[in-house]
Amino acid sequence: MELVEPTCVVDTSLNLNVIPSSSTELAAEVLVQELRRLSSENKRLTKKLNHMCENYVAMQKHLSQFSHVHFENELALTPSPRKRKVEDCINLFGVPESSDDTFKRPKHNNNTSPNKISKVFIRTDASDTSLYVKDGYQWRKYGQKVTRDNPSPRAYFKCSYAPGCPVKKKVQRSVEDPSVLVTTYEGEHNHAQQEAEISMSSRQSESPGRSVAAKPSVMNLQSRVGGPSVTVDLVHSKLVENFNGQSQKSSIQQFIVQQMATSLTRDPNFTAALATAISGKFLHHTSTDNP
DNA sequence: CGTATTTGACCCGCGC
DNA sequence: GCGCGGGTCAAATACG
Repeated sequence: MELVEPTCVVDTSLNLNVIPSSSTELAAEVLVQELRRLSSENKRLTKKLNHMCENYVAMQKHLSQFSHVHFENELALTPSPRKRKVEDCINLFGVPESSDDTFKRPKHNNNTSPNKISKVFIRTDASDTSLYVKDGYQWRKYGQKVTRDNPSPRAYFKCSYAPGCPVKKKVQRSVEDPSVLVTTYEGEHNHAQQEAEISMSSRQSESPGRSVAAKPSVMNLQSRVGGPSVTVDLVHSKLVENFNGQSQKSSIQQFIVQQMATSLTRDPNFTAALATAISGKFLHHTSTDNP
């Protein structure tokens, strides 16, 4: 599937510096030409955006179909009705579809934050038995348990960066593929991501005896755009596996950029701000030319 | 000595 | 009401 045209170079700049200050007629003519050029660029962009949207919808459809088949198989392998209930709460994007109160036990319920649950599949070295996943946050392990339907233990972590951060995560190897770590995140961080993966690695190299984290190919596919948040949450097992190649990683980056661009262009506030900025520059330019 | 991890015990929801 | 099983606690332990 084609995600992006690599040779897609679009000049969206408004060249206001070409306006000669000597002749207003010439200036008007140049402006008209410039506006025509922008208009045609706008049409091209609209076309490309439509194309991208079509690709996105098609991809989502594929994922949806695959997800359906995947969970059908998983449910067949997990006879526990309790487990089934949990899995039913997680759709293909790892976001709860319905009220997730059934998942979270109300034991220490702090109803301060909604329990956003997302599931991330991470491929690691199968020989590596560690359940540590570097995802840019600092976690404190508070428990480990062997569950009934999976011979590999499940590790429980709490976010230890911010004292009041309610986020927890569970890490367990997939019963089908032991090289895949299944990480389930609960809740949302009430702080910024504390460190990038690179700095995380260097930090751990300072204390080599502790927390020897696995080096998985973490696919953090959740991105947000300020204002009305736009989430691109594409986490899914096979998708992550398929994106493990280097060239495919760049495809993800391109795709995320596309998503952000689409979200921005769809946002009326953004377009309004852009128009204001352009007109502001224009007015500023003409005012400096004609004092 | 301080901090993080381990691990057995306990709690509690859910199904029967 | 009872037992199962997942989730959490906290004392013990390990490590720098």
